[in-house]
Amino acid sequence: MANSDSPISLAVFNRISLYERWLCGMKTEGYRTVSSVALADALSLNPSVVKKDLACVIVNEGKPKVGYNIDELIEDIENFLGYKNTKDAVLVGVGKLGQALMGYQGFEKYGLNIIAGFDSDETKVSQEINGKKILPAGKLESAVKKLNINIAILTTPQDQAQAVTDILIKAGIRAIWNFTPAHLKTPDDVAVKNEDMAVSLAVLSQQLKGILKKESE
Amino acid sequence: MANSDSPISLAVFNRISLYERWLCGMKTEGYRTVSSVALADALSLNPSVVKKDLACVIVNEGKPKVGYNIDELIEDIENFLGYKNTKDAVLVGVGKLGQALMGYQGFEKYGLNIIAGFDSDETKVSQEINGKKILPAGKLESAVKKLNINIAILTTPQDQAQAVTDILIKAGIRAIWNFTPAHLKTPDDVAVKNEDMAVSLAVLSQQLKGILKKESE
DNA sequence: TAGATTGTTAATCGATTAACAATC
DNA sequence: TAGATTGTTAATCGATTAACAATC
Repeated sequence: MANSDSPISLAVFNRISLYERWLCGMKTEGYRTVSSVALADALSLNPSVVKKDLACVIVNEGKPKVGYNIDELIEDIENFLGYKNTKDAVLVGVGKLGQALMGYQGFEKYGLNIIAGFDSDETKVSQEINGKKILPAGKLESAVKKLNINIAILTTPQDQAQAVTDILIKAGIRAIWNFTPAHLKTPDDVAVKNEDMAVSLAVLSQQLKGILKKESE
Repeated sequence: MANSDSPISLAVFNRISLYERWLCGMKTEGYRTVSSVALADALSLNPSVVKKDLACVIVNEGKPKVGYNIDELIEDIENFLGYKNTKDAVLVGVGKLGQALMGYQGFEKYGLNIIAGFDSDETKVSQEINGKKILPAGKLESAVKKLNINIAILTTPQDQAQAVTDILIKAGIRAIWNFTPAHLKTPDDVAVKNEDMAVSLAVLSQQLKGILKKESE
């Protein structure tokens, strides 16, 4: 029985994302069902953890002897991960990274719709990237308010990150995807996800040196 | 006493990265020492966990009543995280994201030196970004071998990711920083760090909805 | 039917937290 | 000296793993 209400840990969440990927791969290879053992083997996990994780997300239960229906499982997981309900977002700071993210088609699959980019550089304003307009930074606050945007992607230089964050919070933003190295000060009810290149890089080089325990990912 | 040898968990590692950031901030504000309680308060952690984490990295011990010397602590942490020893890397796939990463000055601070980009698009070849050459994809294997490169940054389209990975492995690469959505098949002795936009995005939107447990980060 | 696999409960393991002696 | 803070040991908590009855 899926207890879909209680909050889950990040570890569970990350594993569920892994399952989705692998299941999509299996689907394209023509498989129709999968067992917890097969899933666990493929991703070097314990079958028990797989069964417990799946119990958090499934509406369509698995069948003893048969396993889980791959189509239904992908459906349930993607619903759970929120790929289905589209979310509007603004992007602030249209440098190289900002441009790359605005041009990334893949976000639509995951339900993210960047409605516009904002930049303080006048020469960039009114250009378009991937069919999305670049607007002057001065219009950020009113646009977020008027369109009731919940999510902001932050790709400004580090020294402007906090100032922009303060504007976003005043405008009522609920979640910030932070690609700058700045440590943002935000109220508790604003979610922040730090996309920290430096930390990721450090993780990689420590794995290389064997200082970090082997994790399943 | 720092037992600097035994492998640490990813959770510890991430927290230590957080400390480094916050300590650098405190340093610029003119502080000289810090206590585990102050550090814990600022990052919403338990003082015990801070003390234990720091025990993994410190050479210069803290002083009772005084706390830790900020300069020494930053020094020890950065050594531990590997910011000091420079690592050469190649970048494969010079699209928008690849260009953004090649142009990102910040990597040098963390000891990553991208020596060149590689791309199969002839029109891009021999251009320069941030003083770094773009070379033809055909030269990737020999360059990695000849220069004895350990780290590769993968920013190709998804459908080329595995093919490039196979070449990199053949060339003797030790670590891959994967920015594509592909799930790479690699031998056990090759470290892979997935920089997964889709997962990060999903984490953010679930935090927004309160499905995810609050974590300290 | 017999055996594989599910969902779930109980046992184990590791990480977090609390407590405390040592000490500046 | 007295009190704050360290480093470390013991207690608690949560997550992972193992075991097993239910069942297709």
